[in-house]
Amino acid sequence: MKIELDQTRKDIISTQGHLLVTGGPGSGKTTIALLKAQERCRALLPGQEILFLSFSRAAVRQILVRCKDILRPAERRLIQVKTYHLFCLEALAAHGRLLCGRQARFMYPGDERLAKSQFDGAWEDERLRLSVDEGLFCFDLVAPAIATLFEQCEAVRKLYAGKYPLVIVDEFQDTDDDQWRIIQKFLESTEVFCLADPEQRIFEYRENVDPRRIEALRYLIRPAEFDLGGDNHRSPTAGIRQFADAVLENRSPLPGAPEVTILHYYAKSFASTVHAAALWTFSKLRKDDGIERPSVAVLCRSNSFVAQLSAILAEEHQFKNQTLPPVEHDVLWDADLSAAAAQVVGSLLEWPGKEASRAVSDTLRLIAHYYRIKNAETPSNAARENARKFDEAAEAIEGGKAPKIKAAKELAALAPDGFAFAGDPVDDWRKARRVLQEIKALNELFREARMVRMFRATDALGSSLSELWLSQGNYAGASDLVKRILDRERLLAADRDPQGCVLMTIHKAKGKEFDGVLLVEGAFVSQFFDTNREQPPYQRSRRLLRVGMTRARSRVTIVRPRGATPLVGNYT
DNA sequence: GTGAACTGATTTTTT
DNA sequence: ATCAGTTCAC
Repeated sequence: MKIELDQTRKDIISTQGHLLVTGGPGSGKTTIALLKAQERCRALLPGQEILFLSFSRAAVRQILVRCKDILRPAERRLIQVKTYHLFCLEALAAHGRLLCGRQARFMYPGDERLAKSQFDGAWEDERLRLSVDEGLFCFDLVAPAIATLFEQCEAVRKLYAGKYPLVIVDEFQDTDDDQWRIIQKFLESTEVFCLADPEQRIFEYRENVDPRRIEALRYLIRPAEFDLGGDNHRSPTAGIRQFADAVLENRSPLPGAPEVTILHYYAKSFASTVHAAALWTFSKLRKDDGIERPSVAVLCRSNSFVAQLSAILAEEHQFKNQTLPPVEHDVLWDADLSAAAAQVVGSLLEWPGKEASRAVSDTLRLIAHYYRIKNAETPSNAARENARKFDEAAEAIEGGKAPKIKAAKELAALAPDGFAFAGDPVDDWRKARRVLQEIKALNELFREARMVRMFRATDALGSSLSELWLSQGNYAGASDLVKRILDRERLLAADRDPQGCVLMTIHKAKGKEFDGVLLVEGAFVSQFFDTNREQPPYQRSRRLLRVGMTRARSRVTIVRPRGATPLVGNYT
């Protein structure tokens, strides 16, 4: 691909030494970084490569797609595009012995949650002990370990600097403290190219992400600095970008942009309005923008609201005398709790074929496990007490005694009759799940378990359950199966190309792009402006909204409650 | 251990 | 508006 370069870009490519390139969404930061890499490729010695670090697997995938457009295969082979996490994981696997005297091993987040839920004591201290004493590193201790290695071992640092004469750092404004420690060491010994958009800082609420990171870089090394500014290669009309920037800067009046539509709903018609807006966005993209199979992201601020939106799109609605059919969609969703609740459903599927008291106690143990996971995520007395009570109930059943708690008694009362499953995994799943609905104390698990459909694992789950049934005539092993499938599906979902309709938080959408974006605001939850924690003009919220809107290549639809805080205005 | 009444939140992540 | 956690009387 031949690209015409302006003077700024020519200067970026010819400038030696550390670089800081800033620019908004779609300004071509990735492109110029790859062109720089291409130029630098020519001077590489045998064995040397260029390292391109980004945050998420989704972002890495986008960069690799761009590589294909811009670089020749021989050049692509010389550029390593990785997440920070993978880079650090590999480095620690290679050099962990230097830190802890043995081959490093890793504990992934799912396993860590499990270990934490079972550990009685200060988990923070325990995981440190595990890394030092046993060479077992929890996921977010990997980057700090590499930072320490780079800081304390000059030889290793030099080896890496020699291997990678150019390191490209994506989304520099959101680097956390550990990543910054690593970058600082690279700055000492190799050439570093930082890409940043200060107005895309959306992670500074995290205590290890410093809002002044870019300042720190300027202060530390005075990099040659270039601003790609408002050039927009993504949206030819640039209307979306202008609208988003007006919201960012709270500039009224908002510029009229044909690509941006705002709808307001009455509380009563929330579901049908969202549903209609999604269908309408698709149809506009097809008809007006000529995109045959458009991708649309439905975005909001909170995970719980994502769950609500998914439930809405999965149902039929009436809108202005029309029947809206369900919208097929995918959901990016961290649902450890849902997975734990789904395991309980799986254990109910296992009842036929198990001895009755064993069946009940296994289910009670998994309910206790659900509450331990819950307590590990957000500690509360209620969750801790529930875990204890359900464990006690399981013990009682195992000892042939009556459990104390009502929920366990109700569950045990179902055992003599058991369930008559027929081998249709979807029906049988519903039937087992209904037990959680009918026992009042387990309603919470029912609601969580209902979310598994959102993984789109129903297909994977359904077919695996079917296999179980066909080979054994029952669902023995279902609860373990549920866990395995849900874990796997979650990882796959993050890697999949966005197709059709995808629901996620705005934070998760960062670094991704879609043909259309539907931004949804709730009346009481998931509000656009955080009026509790922020002062007008709600600058952080505005940055987040801009990130959300600029994920769209062609069209943005915004759905807000009537009477919501205006997108721009004087709030005093 | 249960249920009614009360209180407070209602956001955000990487593999 | 709604839900979840805590507190307290039974």
